[in-house]
This record gives sequence, structure tokens and C-alpha cells, in this order.
Amino acid sequence: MAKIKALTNGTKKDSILKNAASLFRKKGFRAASVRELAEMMGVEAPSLYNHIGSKSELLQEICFDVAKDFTAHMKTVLASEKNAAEKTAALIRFHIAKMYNDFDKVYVSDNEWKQLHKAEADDYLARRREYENAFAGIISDGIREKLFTKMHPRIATLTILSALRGLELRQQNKKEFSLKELEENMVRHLINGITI
Amino acid sequence: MAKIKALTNGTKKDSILKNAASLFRKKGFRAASVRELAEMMGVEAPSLYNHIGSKSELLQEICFDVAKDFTAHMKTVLASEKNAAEKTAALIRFHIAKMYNDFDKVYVSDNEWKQLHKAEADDYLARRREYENAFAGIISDGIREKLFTKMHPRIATLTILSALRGLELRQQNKKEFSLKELEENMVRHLINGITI
DNA sequence: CCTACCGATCGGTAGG
DNA sequence: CCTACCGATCGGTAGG
Repeated sequence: MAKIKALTNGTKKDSILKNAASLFRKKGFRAASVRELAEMMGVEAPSLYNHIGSKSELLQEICFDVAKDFTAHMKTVLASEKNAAEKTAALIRFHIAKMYNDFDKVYVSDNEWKQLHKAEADDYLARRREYENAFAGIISDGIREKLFTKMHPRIATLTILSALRGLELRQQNKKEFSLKELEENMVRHLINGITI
Repeated sequence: MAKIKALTNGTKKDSILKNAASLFRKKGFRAASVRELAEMMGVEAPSLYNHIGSKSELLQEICFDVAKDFTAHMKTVLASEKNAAEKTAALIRFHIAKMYNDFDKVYVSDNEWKQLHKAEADDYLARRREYENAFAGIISDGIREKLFTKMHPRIATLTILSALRGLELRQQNKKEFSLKELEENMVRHLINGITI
């Protein structure tokens, strides 16, 4: 009765996920069809179901993989000896590098998570809120330590995360500036803007 | 043969557009159905077609209405006597106010324009690029006038516009801070960050 | 991995 | 403004 699931080859599943992230980014999750994804993989649509459970599962794996990375990094930053400004800079750099090196997945996670099924979307949003609260906490520390100017920590958090999440790093941008250049400019801009 | 189109009542069409913007923002354009929109209006789906040409037309009107507003504002700023820092601040304030007062439409325009038909998407993107070029030009002026620090004008533009476009102003945010507070904090953050 | 196929949903039209 | 309905497309399954 139950179909025997092929052993997930690892490489194969990764390849599907990579193509899915690219497709979902370009067209949006709802506009992207499983048939198109199958074509990218060089197989017929039903064949994909030997490797995936559903289209929605692909989005889930993309979103929660990315969320896990950011949450893990936040944990190490919070546990570090850095001061608030250094912590903020480390978080900013991580966002930029992730976006630069793994654009499709991060972009899809940031922009298509609303297409997750309700339970997963709620879970994703909860993690996101937790991340934002931790971020705002660091900003508040910075204000208390007199590193940052007096301001609304939530707004500063919103501003920084908005700038980082909204980054659209097309191929053309990558020709205009390097990752290092992007990092240095953005860190300065976003940190100096709130530094005393 | 040709159906006689009901006179666009104005109020009615505006009401449809408002509901469409709200629906498209919450679910995304592709996931939002004409049937749902009809339900919001209290009619059956086919009845909507006495007021609209197509679902896609609604997205077009939302996106190009918003684009027109931003382009028009850019024109008046460019023609003003302000210096580069003042011009940049004026642009930032306009973005924030628009986002605050017309969240659904601006959000849909920023996040769903990719769902426009190819010709319109290309047109929209071209206008967006023009806007970004004008913005980057002002930043460059600011650097030349020694108001802004030496930096990559494209990256500064990307950072500012990304922060502004990515703003998600839910009801909850509006309780945490006022429009004025948001404006003052963000303008300071994004301008001080590049000011000498 | 494929062929054959299904039920659901969608945008939109005909006709009144 | 409604009822009735259509062609297209979609995610996914059966069965081999």
C-alpha cells in the first residue's frame, strides 16, 4: 500500500532544492509549477515525487533551512563577548554574506514564507519574531551602554532588517561591487547611523 | 457583440481596488482568487467583470498608480532648491508616509509586480531603475558636495531603498510608534549613516 | 523513471 | 447583478 520511498540520494535532493529555490525566486511559489521544476531536472513531473513529498515540502525545507542558519548564528553572537555594536555588525555581515552566497534560498525564505501552510507559516513567523526580539535586545543594550544614540530600538531593528532582507543581489550588482565592498558600505551605513 | 461596459462608478472601482490591494497583500497575487475578491465585495465572481477587465488589470492599476506617485515626487524633489542631504531626507519621508498611509497598495506594488504580464513587468522595472538612478545621482551629488562620506552610491541607494521598501507596517507596529516617530528615527538612521 | 489520468480550482464568457 | 458553464492548468496518484 505505502509506496517505498527511494533512498534520498542527498545529491539529487539537493539538486532539486537548488532548482526549486531558483524557480520559486524567479516566478514566486504559486506561479511556479511542479512541471517546470521537473523540466529543469530533465524528468517528467510525476517522477519528482520519488524524491519529494509535495511541492509545499520544498518550500518548507528552504524556509526552515534558512531560518535555522540565522537562528544558530544569533545564538553564537548572543553568547559572544562582543559589545552591542560589534554584535550588531556581526549580524549585519552574516545577513549580507548569506544573501550574497545563497541568494535564491534566502530570497525565497524572506519573500515566499507566506505561502507555507498555516501551521508552518505560524511557526516560521514565531521564529522570525524571536529573532527580531533578540536583535532589538542587542540594540537596547547598545543604547544602555551609550554606544548607540537614544532611539526607538524596534524602529532601528525594523530599519536594519528591512534593509538586509530586501537586498536584491542580481548578477549585475555582483559586477558593480564585491561582497567585501557591499559589507563594508552597509555595515558603516547602518551602524554609523545609530552610533553616538 | 461587444459587451457594454458599465460606467465605472469611480467609488465602486476604487472599492474593488482597495479590496484587491488588501487581498493581494495578504495572500499574494497568484494565491488570491477573483472569487475571494467577489466575496469581499458581496457579489458573485462574474459580476465583478462588469467593473474590471481582468484580474491582472487590477494588479496593473495598483502597481502603476504607486509608481506614478513616486516618480512624480522624485521629479519635484529633483527640481527643488534643496541640497543633496535634504533631497534624500525628503525622499525617505515620502516613502515612509506612503507606506504608512497606503500600506496595501505600496506593499503589493513592491512585492507583487513580478506577477505582471511580461510587457508590464518590463515597463515597471524600467521605471523602477530610472527612479533608482535618480536616487543614486542625488547620493553622488551629496558626496561631491562633501555632505556625504565617500562610498559606493549604488550601495547606499540599495541600502536606503531596501530599508524603505521592505517596511512591513502591521497594525501592531502602528501601536508601538507613530508615523512621526518612525520618520524621525529612520531619517536620522539612514542619513546620519552616510553623513560626514 | 514513465504513461495515463483524476479531481479541484481557476479566470473568464454567454446569456439573460 | 446572477446562473450556468467552459477550457486550461495544477498538484498529485495509480500502476507498471
